[in-house]
Amino acid sequence: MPKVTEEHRTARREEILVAASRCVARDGFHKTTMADVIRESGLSAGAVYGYFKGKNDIIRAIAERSIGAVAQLLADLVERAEPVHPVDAVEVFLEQMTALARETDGDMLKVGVQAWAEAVRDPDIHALAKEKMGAVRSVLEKVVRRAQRDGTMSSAADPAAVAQVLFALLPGFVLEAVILGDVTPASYVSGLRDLLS
Amino acid sequence: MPKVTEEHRTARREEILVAASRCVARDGFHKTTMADVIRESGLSAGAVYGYFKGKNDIIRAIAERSIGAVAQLLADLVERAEPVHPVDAVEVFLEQMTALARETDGDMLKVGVQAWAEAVRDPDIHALAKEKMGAVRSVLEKVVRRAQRDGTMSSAADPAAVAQVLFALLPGFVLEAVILGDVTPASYVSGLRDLLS
Amino acid sequence: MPKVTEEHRTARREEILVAASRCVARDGFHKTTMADVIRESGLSAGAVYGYFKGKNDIIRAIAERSIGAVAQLLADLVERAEPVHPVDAVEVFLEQMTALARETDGDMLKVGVQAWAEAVRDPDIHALAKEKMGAVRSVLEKVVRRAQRDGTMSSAADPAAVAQVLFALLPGFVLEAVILGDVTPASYVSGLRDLLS
Amino acid sequence: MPKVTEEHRTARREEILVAASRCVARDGFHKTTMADVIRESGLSAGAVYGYFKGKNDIIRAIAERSIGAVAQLLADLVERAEPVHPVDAVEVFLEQMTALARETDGDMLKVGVQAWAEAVRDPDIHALAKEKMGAVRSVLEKVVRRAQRDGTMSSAADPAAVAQVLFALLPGFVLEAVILGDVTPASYVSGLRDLLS
DNA sequence: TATGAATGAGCATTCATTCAT
DNA sequence: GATGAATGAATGCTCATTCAT
Repeated sequence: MPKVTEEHRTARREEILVAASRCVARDGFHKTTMADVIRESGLSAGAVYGYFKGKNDIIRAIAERSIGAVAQLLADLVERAEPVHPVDAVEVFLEQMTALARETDGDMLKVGVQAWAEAVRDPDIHALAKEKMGAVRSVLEKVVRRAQRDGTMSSAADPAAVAQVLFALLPGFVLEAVILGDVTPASYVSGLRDLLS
Repeated sequence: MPKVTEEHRTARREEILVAASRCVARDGFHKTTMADVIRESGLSAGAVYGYFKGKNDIIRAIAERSIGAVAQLLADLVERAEPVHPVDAVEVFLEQMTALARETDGDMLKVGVQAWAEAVRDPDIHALAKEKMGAVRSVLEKVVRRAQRDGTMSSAADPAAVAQVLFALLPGFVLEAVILGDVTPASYVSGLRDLLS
Repeated sequence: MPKVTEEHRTARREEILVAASRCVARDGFHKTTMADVIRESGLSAGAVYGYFKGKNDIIRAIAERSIGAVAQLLADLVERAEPVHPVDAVEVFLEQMTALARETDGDMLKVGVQAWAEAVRDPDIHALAKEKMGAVRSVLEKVVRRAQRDGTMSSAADPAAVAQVLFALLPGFVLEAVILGDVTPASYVSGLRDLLS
Repeated sequence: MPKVTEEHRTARREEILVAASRCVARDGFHKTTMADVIRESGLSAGAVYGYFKGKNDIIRAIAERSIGAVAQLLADLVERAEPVHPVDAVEVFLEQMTALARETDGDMLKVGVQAWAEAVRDPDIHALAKEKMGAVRSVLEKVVRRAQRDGTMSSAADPAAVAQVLFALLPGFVLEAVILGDVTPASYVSGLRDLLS
């Protein structure tokens, strides 16, 4: 098979990452073997290694996808609308994230938790996570500042500190969803509103 | 063997777990090898296997310690005092957890994140985590109900939903502390208070 | 396909062998991969396999070229002139071999050593090497006999035994040149003459 | 099995090297697989890796043994006696080397040729070979100087150049023995004497 | 005809666990 | 009991070769 388009190549990489993500959601990064990824992707060993330098490369790419997806989601969110209140931002975000999770049978959230664990021990992934999470948090900080200008939040509040809490609500939700399994954006946001009232 | 031996046995198990936890904080559960644990504990392979059935047994025990520590902390907390408001409960809790983390050079938090990841893929650890986290959350729910009785919280609030949010603040803090590294109980609680005001 | 194609085919084979020889000089036969040969030759995998049945075929061809070059050299040598003494034959030969080596950046000698190693373990190459080296040695034996007839060597000498020694001087020189790097035909032949005097 | 003596460890390493040398004599360094070495040594994979860091470590050790053995042989030789003439030194040396080869079913010579090939492509082994061969050659140079003092060799000869030739006789003999198979120290030395007379 | 992506058997190496001493 | 050398299945990865386009 001669000359394959760049698009085809990207599509194949994506296929492999999706297959590998299924494995990671099920078994975690280090209990997923390359044989698992190969089987799940339906390709041969050599083919997979033609698209990725090795297992670490795949782990890196999945962690990036997983952590980056959330950042992308929030960035889009902020572009689109002008939420009245930071809590609304959290709400819309949770709904989007939940929708994204449903598309992947909940795998995305599970992979996310694995990515956090990897970020704790792998310096490169730690740097990546720090950057992406920092970006999300600074977006939330901007939302807070805007709300203060709008008068929907007290101007006495420290935007950075509030953003720390707002940000924490996101991984907190994910963990609760994945481990306890009984949280929904609706219940969660309603609890948040109750708490704030 | 007399009872001294039993105490000795427990102490040795603890030593091994502490050594293994250092490894896990550094490398994660599955990149930590038994050779690492053996080296770090200063014992022989045979000795370690005399105290634990195998690597899984050690992983189980560390995950349990890590997740259980938090539950224990909150249980103690509730026994001792009658916080005026759920946010105070969160505050006291974060301080205690931070103190505990400091004692272990921050390892406890890192191991905690690894334990979450393990809870996602190992049914036994998942069950354990579900139980412990559920217990913590139901304690928070009781705190909410108490606050409602005290009149410090609106009785219109759904205690279960509020507890979901309060609980989420804990792992959210841990993750932010471990990855972003710039949160303290003080900044975090002040942000929370700002948000609620 | 017309005859031009046949010449073209031979030229292409030659190109591939030259490229592969560079690889072999650098990495040896078995650390040279087909990917190396393909890259170095600038052709595609399919093209290379159009000219050679496989890697073994290329190894065979290179070993043959390498061992055969020496044989060819000596054959030419004997045709041309009537050396006064076997030592002169050795001298002229070393000079020619050195010149040939220079043309290929010293690769030819390095490939030669690899070919010896291959002749030790591969029966086909062993047979080839035995034949070629045997031919060279028998040429040297003829040179000795001629010298005896000329009176420049004692007729008491055993031509076969003397040829063994004369022949040994050739690979001995190559090895010294490749490993120790400080021998020249001039120094070597002068040493030989000193020894004989 | 606790505590094993250093001698036992050395003996095991030696066993593995002997087994691996048999493989290398048969298949060369890079066609010898670790599975071959493991099978031939009768140990398990883990055991072999307990004595050597990896395949490269084994290759290194075998190459060193093989090249060093010759150096050792000559060093012993020079200590013992005062040969009348450099040719006698070569003779005694060849006999010793042949005896050593016989002890290993001819493997030692074959491994030697493989080691030369490795010295051409591996910088570490090249350095090792250069050192050992240089040592042997300088011993031969001393023998020449001694012969000049004794009057058995012309003082006009350049000892370094003569040593180059004397040294070359050794690998030359080995290659002829291994490839052509019809040389003996006796025939070879008789040819040398004929040539010199 | 030429291409180069795909194949998959084979390789070096690791590591949880055992058990003879 | 304590030791640590030995085990061997499992793992990540390579590479000679093929064949659809």
